[in-house]
Amino acid sequence: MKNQRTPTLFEQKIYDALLHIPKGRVTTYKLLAQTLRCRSAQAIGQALKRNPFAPEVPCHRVIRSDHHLGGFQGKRAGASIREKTRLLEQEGVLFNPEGFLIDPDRIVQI
DNA sequence: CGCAGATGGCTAG
DNA sequence: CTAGCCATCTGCG
Repeated sequence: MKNQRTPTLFEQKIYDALLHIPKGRVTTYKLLAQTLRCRSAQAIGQALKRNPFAPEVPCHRVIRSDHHLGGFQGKRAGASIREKTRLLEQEGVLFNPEGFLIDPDRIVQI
């Protein structure tokens, strides 16, 4: 593990935004992208997948704009997603058995 | 409802 | 410098 490279400006913004998310609140990739002044949510997901700051950065508070969970720990399905939902439930954000957000009001923009 | 294309930045060679 | 990648998004059939 010698990939301790220098975090890019975008990554720092992403992590900073996540830390700005209050407890019990979630954000979407696209929304986060707009906050970062970026038009690609893909870049956001990539940075989170790399997440050199995990688990210092609550990347589990980021979901898709379709109210879907999205992915976690580099996977779009599996036990990782279950854990992600579990963490959000503990914060007050409930999801459907299929992985869909029940309370869209929990989504806030940074 | 399902698929393909677009889109912007990151990593690796 | 070039090419491929991404936990996405949007549009079209």
